[in-house]
Amino acid sequence: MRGNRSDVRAGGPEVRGNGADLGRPEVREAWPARLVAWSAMSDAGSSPAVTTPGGPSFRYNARLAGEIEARWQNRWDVEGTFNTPNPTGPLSDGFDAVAAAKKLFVMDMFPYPSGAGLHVGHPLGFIATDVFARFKRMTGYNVLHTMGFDAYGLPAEQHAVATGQHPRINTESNVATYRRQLRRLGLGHDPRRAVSTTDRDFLEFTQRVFLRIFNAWFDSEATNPLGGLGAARHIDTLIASFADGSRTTPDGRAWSAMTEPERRTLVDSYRLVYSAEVPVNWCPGLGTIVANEEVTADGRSDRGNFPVFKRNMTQWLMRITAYSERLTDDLDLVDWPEPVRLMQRNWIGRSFGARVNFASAAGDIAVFTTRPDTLFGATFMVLAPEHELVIALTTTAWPSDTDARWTGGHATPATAVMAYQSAAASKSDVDRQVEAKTKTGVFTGSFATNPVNGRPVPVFIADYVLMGYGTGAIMAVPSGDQRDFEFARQFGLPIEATIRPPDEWFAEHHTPPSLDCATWPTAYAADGPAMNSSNETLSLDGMGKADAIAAMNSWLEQNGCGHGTVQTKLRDWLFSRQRYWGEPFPIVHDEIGPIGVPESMLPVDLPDTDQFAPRSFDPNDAQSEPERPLDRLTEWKNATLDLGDGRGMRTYVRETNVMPQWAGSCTYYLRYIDPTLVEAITVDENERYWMGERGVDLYVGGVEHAVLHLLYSRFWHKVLFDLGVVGTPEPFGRLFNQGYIQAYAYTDRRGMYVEASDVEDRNGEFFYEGEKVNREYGKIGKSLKNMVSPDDMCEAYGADTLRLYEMSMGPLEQSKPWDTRAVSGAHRLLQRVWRVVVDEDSGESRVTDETASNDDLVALHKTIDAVRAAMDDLRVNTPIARITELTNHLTSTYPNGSPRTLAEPLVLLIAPYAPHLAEELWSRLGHPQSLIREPFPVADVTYLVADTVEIPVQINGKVRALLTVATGADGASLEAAARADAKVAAQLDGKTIRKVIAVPGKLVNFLVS
RNA sequence: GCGGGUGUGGCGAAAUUGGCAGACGCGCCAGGUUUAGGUCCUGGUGUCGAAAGACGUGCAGGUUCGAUUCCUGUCACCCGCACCA
Repeated sequence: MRGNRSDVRAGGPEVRGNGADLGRPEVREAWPARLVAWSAMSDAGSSPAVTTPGGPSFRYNARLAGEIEARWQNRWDVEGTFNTPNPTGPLSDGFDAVAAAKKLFVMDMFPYPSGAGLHVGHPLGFIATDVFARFKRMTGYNVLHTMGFDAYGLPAEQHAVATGQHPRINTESNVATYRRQLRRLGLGHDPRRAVSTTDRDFLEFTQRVFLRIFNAWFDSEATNPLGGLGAARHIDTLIASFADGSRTTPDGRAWSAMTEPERRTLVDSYRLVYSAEVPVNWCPGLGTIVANEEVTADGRSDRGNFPVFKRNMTQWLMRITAYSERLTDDLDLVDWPEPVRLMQRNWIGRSFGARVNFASAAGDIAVFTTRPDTLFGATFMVLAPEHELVIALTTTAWPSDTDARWTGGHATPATAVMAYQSAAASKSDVDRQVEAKTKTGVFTGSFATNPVNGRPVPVFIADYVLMGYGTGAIMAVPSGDQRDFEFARQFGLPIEATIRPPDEWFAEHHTPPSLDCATWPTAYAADGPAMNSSNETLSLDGMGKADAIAAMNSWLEQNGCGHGTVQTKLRDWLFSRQRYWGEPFPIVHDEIGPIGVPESMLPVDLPDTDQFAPRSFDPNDAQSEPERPLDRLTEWKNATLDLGDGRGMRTYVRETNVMPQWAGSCTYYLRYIDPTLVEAITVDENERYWMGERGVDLYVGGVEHAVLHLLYSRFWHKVLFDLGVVGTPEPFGRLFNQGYIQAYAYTDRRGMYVEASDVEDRNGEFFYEGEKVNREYGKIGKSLKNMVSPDDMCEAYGADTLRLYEMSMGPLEQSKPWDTRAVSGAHRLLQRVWRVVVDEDSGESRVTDETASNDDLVALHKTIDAVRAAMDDLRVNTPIARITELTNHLTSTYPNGSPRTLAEPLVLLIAPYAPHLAEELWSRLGHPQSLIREPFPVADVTYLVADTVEIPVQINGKVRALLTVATGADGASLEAAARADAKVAAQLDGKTIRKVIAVPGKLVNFLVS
């Protein structure tokens, strides 16, 4: 059933095709309303507990945990416990109290709120950041930690298409579910900052950042704030430089001599956001084009797994390539996992080489090569089938004596080229990959001139040359490049050596050394002395690779036919999507071209409609054309506006592409800082405070975003940095990739998944309804029927148990299997901690005023020391083992109640992991206020160094005895003590001692024979 | 093919600079509490062996008095990129 329009956007602003909708609405949603809603949603209440309520009345079980957790979550909300003050602005209440503290900005990669809700794998990182944040709060930091929602995107739209319900409704209900589930975990987030990218204020923020980028250009001469060359500048600085003549126009005419359309077109071509006809990935199955990053290795769409076709289309792009150097270099500034930095470096793919021009009848053909030193060996050229010069190079008839292999069986080059081009265009990347083993191509009929030796070289087109990299054309050096080698062999082209391979190379290939490449098994791509590489003014002969490249580059430059250059794999970011559920571009078009909407007229709302479905096509229909849903809304699309540029009310056509889902996540950390801000991106005082010197202090998320979100985000941040909006060169100072939690899944004889929770384990064999089933290991989710939701775990054990279990599973960065059975171990620990403080029968406190023994204090302070040491490195698992040991020590030493001086630190130690339980115990210990900012225990070093130490005594490296000695004992006294030991003496009796190694504090080792 | 990572009990895993391998938990075994099951509590649990002891951190070497840790080679699995000139 489909609701009427007012149902669809209940309470939302009216949207009409006139100027009014661009203005600021009168009333904005106030955040406290959200808070009220949160409190109302608190907990489902009575839930079946797995840990049965049969025991003593005050035993810590699921029921009691549920009560405690609901009570403290409500209290935290009511008291605004996690409200973090900003230095200034509406959220600055209480800042004075923390002004002297250090700041800490902790973030999780915010989730996409999917319809399935959370499973137990999702919150692993969220819990870890919460544990870390809580620990840091207790050590005196002013901690900013919250959680937003990345809520635009394809799945919501696809769900909407499937159900006919507007994506906003679906999205809002998913967000509500996520909020409820996250709240139930006791995450200490500032609820006032818990934004969604689909919020109207957030949309305005995203569009404002977009406009700043749109209204900027990259001045490669400008000095950026780090002192390097190249920076984004406001587009007006470009116009000014044209106007005053300090920058010449491409055709040399004076700015004043150009017409308005010419000026606009010229300026637009410089913007960091521009439209151009480019090869794109067209995905008919999704009905949209997708970014390179969204195409899988086998040439399919990341989402939906549909074939993707290369097409030339006019699209919006962001000039991320302008930043490729800084995006590479500045990876040195951040504390990130090395694999992620490496992946980014490889993705950007900078390589050093030369650009070389080959003259042809159709003009110069530019190529990029990393091996200009092999230019003398270039015996043919290959262009990508889509290369712009192909048509001009294609002759009407084959030159006489054209090799039959070069024609593809066609009568003329024109038909051969056309046939090859259309075949290439209809091939998806999948096909291209499958056929990659054999080289294909056709001759254009033209020759170009090798600039170093003046020899004519035939020009081919072939799909092994990619339009998207370099210039889309290569010089082929078959002796030095395996792909060119294979092509040359296949087409009977000459192969000439310009590098002398070492004899070992021939030996490895079982080939006699020879400089006749006809005998070579493969190309030789490594270093070696150059040969056959000289002309009248240049000789590389005898040089090594590095010298030869340098010599060639300067020769090319002197002779005006090339120069050394840097090439990247990274391409400009394809920024437009032909969909509905995304941020509209704040752009309108007049008869000349695009115009950015003034910031004062933001946001440009997504128009309400029930016609939101994009048109998708037969997934294999490469010839289909994308249709933009917004294009159909002619009333919205044709808008009469006064843009405030002095031209008054005019009719414009709105841009009908929407932004990709990555847009909302690019700068959301700035939104966390100032969630109420509407006129600006940031307020300096707040941004400088929270971002500090190095940006976000800790950013935790999965490694799947290593090159997508994290690269885009760095790019936007750098533009804002150049423009002075933010004060750090990098957004995320420290990145941590948490592992995934996976789970077992079970299939029956037919290979169908069966409900994992109903499978019985009988000594390593698995049975479902009496039948043996097969165990697999994979992602948690509905499709493998192994879904475990955090709600289930909260009901069975309580949130504190779930938190503790997830943190104890192993190192945070490691992937590990979920094991519901093992959760009870965490629950038992919490029960023991509870019993340290509370009598299970009476519910009364059982702590005593007894004095703790020296042994107790040693145990306590060692635990404190270990917990503190591990926490900064996010080694969240080992502190739990230490806390368990301490708890076991207390329960066995004091079965009837522990001394308060031990119980209180224990409660504080476990507080970051099990905050509800800890709050409850803390209050039962007589403290009226929350322990959230209670100082974390500090280890007293006097208890860390014991008076005596137990050391092993080895004989020939085997431990034979243990010795208790004074801590400071030197080597000689260690040896003496060891010899005095009866067991050792017996072992040594009758043997010759050749050597004694005595390491103070470590061991004694007797070497005997 | 190129680049990166990981291999330790039945399972998840510990082990500051090389110095008692297996902390802590799950599971399992035994006992206690309980009307019973479950819960909860106590003890045991790397392998072989009755024991003494021997063996043991993917495999093969090396350095060292001593190696999970350092070096060389190798195997397996996982991840990223992939006709990038």
